[in-house]
Amino acid sequence: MPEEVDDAAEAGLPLEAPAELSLDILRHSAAHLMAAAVCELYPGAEYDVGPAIEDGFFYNFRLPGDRHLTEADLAAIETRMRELAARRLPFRREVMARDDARKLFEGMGQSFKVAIIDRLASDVRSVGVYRTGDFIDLCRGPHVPDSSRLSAFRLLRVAGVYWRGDERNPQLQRIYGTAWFTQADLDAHLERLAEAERRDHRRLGRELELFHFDDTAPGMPYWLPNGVVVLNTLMGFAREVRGAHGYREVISPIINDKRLWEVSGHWDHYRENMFIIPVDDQTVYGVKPMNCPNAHVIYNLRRHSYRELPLRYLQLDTLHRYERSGTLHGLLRTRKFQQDDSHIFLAEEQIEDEYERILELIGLFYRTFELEYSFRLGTRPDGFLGDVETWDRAEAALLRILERHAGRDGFVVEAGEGAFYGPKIDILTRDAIGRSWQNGTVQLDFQLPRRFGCEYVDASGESRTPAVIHLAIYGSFERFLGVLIEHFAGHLPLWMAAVQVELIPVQDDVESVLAGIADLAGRLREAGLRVAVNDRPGERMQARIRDCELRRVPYVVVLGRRDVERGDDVVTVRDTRRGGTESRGVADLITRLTEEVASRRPR
RNA sequence: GCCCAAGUAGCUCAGAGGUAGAGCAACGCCUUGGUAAGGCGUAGGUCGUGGGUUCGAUUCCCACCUUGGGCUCCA
Repeated sequence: MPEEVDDAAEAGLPLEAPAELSLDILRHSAAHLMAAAVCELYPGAEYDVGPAIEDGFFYNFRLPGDRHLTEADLAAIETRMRELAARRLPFRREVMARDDARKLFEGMGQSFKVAIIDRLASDVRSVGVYRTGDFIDLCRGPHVPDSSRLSAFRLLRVAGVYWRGDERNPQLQRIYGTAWFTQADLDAHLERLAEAERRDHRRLGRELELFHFDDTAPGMPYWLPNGVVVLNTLMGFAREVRGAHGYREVISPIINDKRLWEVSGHWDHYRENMFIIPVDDQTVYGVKPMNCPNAHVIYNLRRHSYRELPLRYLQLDTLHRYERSGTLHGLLRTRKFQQDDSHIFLAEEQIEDEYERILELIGLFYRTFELEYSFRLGTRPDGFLGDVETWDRAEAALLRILERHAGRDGFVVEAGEGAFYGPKIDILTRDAIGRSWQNGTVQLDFQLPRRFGCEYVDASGESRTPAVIHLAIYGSFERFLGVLIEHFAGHLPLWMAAVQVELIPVQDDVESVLAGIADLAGRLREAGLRVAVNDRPGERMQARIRDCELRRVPYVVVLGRRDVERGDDVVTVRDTRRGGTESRGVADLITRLTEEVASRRPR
């Protein structure tokens, strides 16, 4: 979602309009037009900032007299916008002396604009102002020549936003809209939004009976039988590959005495995000929000030699975090989740090599799903622990590795976004409507091993403190599955599908057909495939096929009297992902499906 | 947590100050059908929860819970 707007980009000397009109210019102008409409409909409205964003634009407002907009108001605003657009109002550019502009906006009661001017650097002597009819905005432009260029737009929603993006500030209201060059482009965009809604993992989760959220457990999914199969295949994949790469699984308690969280620092830094359980007058337990402290407990069970390092633990345990209520979002933001989490204890000189191996692994897991992903390097934040030299060394190493693996365009650096104990690399994917979600994360940590007093004996017999890498590749299984469901629009890869093949008898009262179905089911199951028979009485074959399609069963085999009588062991297979049917010998079918499962082909 | 909206049958939704309706799903009967919905019928709701106003509330008001869109947050 949009970054908060930098005031400096909004104010200053006007920019020259490029020869070509861009969508950004169009959308920025649409934002002005919307603000003009709002100011006409709600005299005394104050306007804040209104930039173009990906796919559209927004503008922030404060209406007089504590009035609040609702989505029902959008239609009237849009209508007024169309009236203004039809008047061919020119977007007139002016350069004003800074003080004159300040007086102008102060006189209009536009306190946000005055605040923006006051925050400009002291050497800014003049600013750009645009007029559209009676509407005046502090703005560098550029803009469309006149309002008649604006026709293909739609206002979408209203949201509350904190002024300047700071939750200590009062809330304004933001209207989001979208604008395009042509009506056809707008229609296509609206159709994409509709398709995204059809792909929404919350809808598919209900329709495919994968998971459920109950009012008594907000943010904590129930996994239904189909969902458990999918979840388990994903976890099984993680266990198998991680095991082959030297990770050893451990399981630790879900709740620990708060003394553990005091050692780890969570009690001081993370308590407001933890579920806390008072047990008696002296004892308080905390439900674990992360696996790392218990990994350190396990590490410390005995002395370690440098020869054992890197020591890799895999931890799939259930975690709970008390996320703020407004942030929950289906599987993509939960309060209960499990991660393919791991903690790697290693010597500092091993870090770079280990990161190489980790980035290889990440590629392996994400390529399996043909999922697009990108990296984000978070560097030293304010209030970091440790010394600058160690941080610099670690960041330089991560940067080198990322450039080698992802290329210069394959990642972004976000300064100050590292964890307080070390820099981190996050793996980002997108949901159906393009929202970016953090999945995996690789965090380098020099602090926690120190807090827990972890040691190893180096080659010269000295005790040293290991570093730790926190690594989750999927991140939370819940979130990753949510992204996968949307990515595949519910058509999960065959190896993950709850039901892989469903069998439908053409005649369900013919003994030989039913025997044929039972025999086929047996042979498919013997090959290790998950098979269901759809023989609900009273349903016609076509209805059963439709039922399979809606439940996203990858392969559907229809078997009837003609097949049985032909006796050639050939069946007709419907491929619901590619569409269409084809005839195949049963032996051939089994080979193909087991091969598709074994290779974990995504489609 | 904050702003806006929503919560009516398993699902999608309509409705209205006089205690509710449709389609699909479910169930029953008929239909035995060759690749995305066969027909008829039956049953199903304390209208999110708790208060208040009213002769009467599911409808109006208040609080709370949950959900959706955003904001903030995401260690």
